[in-house]
Amino acid sequence: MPDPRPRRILVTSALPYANGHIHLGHLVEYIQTDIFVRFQKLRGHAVVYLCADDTHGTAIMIRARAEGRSEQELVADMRAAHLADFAGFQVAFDHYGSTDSDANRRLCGELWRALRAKDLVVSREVRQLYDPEAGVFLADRFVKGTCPKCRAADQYGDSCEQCGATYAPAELIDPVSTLSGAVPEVRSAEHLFVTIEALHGFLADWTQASGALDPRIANYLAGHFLGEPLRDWDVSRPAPYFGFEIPDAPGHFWYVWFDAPVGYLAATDEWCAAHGGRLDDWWSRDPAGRPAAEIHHFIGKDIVYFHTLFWPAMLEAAGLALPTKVRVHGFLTVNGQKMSKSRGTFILARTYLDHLDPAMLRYYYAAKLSGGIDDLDLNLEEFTAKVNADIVGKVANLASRTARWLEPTGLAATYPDDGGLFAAAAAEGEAIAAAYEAGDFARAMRIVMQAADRANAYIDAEQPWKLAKAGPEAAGRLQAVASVALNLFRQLAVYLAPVLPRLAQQAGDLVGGPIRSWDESATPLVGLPVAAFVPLARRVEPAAIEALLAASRPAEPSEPISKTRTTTQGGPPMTDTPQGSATDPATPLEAEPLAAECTIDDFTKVDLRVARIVAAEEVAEAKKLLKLTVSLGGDVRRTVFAGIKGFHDPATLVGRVVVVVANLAPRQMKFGLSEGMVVAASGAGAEGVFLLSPDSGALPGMRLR
RNA sequence: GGGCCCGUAGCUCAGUGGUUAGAGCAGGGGACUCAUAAUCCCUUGGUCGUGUGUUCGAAUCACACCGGGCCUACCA
Repeated sequence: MPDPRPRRILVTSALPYANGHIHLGHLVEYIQTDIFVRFQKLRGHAVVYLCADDTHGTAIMIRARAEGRSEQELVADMRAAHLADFAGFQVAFDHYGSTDSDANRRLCGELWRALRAKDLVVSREVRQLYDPEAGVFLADRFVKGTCPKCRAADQYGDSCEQCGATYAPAELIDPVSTLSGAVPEVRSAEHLFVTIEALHGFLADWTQASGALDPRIANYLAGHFLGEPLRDWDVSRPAPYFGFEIPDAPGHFWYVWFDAPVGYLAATDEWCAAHGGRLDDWWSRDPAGRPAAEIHHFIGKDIVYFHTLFWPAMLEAAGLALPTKVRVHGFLTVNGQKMSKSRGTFILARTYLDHLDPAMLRYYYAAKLSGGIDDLDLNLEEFTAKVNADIVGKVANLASRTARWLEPTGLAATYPDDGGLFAAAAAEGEAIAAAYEAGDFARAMRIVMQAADRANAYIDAEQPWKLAKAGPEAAGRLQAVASVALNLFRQLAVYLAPVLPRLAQQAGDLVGGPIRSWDESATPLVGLPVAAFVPLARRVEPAAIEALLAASRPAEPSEPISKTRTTTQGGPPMTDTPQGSATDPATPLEAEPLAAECTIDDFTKVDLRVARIVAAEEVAEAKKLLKLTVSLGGDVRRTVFAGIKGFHDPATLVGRVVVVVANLAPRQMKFGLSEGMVVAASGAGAEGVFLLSPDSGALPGMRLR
């Protein structure tokens, strides 16, 4: 049963900065939030999902200047790109605003007046480096110079990457502005500060006792900030600055981190203007402090203090509602490492969409998100295996293997005896819902996949394909079995609808119409027509992953290719029309199209060597593996497990000269560590695994190039 | 240097005091052929990082150590 009374829930994701495109790291947050929102809507609650572009600040100003156009033009372009990326991943905001909006300017003013009224604003001189040519004050990262500690050259203004020292930009030796190359000078300017220490008691109380924060976050704040007086928060920047000028302080602008969270309010205000209601319906609180609605902020762990100290302080000063929950997630790693452009793992949303189905990433993230602040690893091998097994093999397969039998007849008129399968999965609905509510999507996915396993086992036990061949007398039984299967499929589609909206829609198209409510998981459908089956999700092919990584690597400058081209001069004449080529079957190439283009540098990373097999033995327990020992010359030996059992006799392999990938990362296999890979050909058109051998005379250790 | 998190089967993880520690993937054997090399059944595999303690009883609690990660380092 759903919650008895609809809740009013306002949900936000952090505002993406207008200085860059959305990548897979960003998407952890937006997909996570979108799943939560779709879940709450499916449960019948009144939910508004808001976000906006974060547009202000020095970085935008500088970039616009460099591109020779206005900040507004830059921001508008990036907004269009962001919206397209989000739409591609089915992240469905109810409203997407901008911090550079009238509403935001007005609301910043209102919060500012509240801070002034409570006497929480003070003015102070700040000494900072200034670029006299560009005419701007310089943030630390816009200054470079020589480290005062270790004398390393070309270090940023805040810390040295060589020796790890931290210092003030003014301490740099020979500082240079990265904007103009000019020598910066120290100037002092007036800044405005919010004295949040005045709200120390409130913040200590709210962070520790309100239940809005994970205890780990609360503990972190208590240890790092609340144990001592809170420093004043610098909220203004002197002109020139791209942002809002502070009304009662001409020449001063609100710092980007002041107006960014106000963007949540502005987005709400704009949504209300379009859909009815008032800002107070969502952000006010009654005299007893009870908020008008729930407010859930989803953020990354890098911006915790803005959302748990400054933002609540601003809301408190303005008498607005405080966040119900601040849900913090970790960062994304790819294959266990930070996203890296050179490895091709710095993957933009757009690039992903060019190669793969967004539903697969949504599901993978859901299966990995458990509500904690730990980092989330996108392991591409696991990604491929998991989404193919779960979405294609288990869930979609339920419909794929049974729907066509119901196309002529539709669902059975009464729900057949299924041995309690549907009821069992229905009974798990509340446990799944509780997991979604807690942000433990991984648990929800586990429960759903167990139900999918039971459904597939049911089909195997009932053997509907035999009923289909058994003739008219088995038609009723066939309809019953298929009706059970399709109902179990649709039930799963309801549970998965927050994660896989497209699958849910396709399930509705197939049978029963659009899925509108969580309740639909509780009652099987009967007597309805079943549409012609269309495939629901395509498998992820490893080649597509490779292409994605290749497309994500920075374009290499097209350099010394000329060198390789000249090699043809001294070689044998090129056979422009190789004889007999027309007689080779096209099957292998058609079955496995060429991988994405790679550069010579990519190829060079793979170190192929000639090697001699010095030992080969059966691995008794293995189906496909032989254990080989190869010599790379001298006394360099490698153990390699090769998947060639059944195609090669170990005895005849010993002594053969082959080609191995010599710098492949060692792989722990069940029977031992494999330290390389023997190169062999295989493919469609012919059974077998064909080892490669060099011309005679090649010595172990020689490199292939 | 300080703080926090993690360490359970080859891999990813579930399990937070109570009977012989579980799942998925990978591996092995078999079945099936409806389905996108999908599915089903059976099966191999773990001194639960190490040690000491608390307890009738510890993967689970405490302490120490080892290993990995994240955040900080009197700037936010």
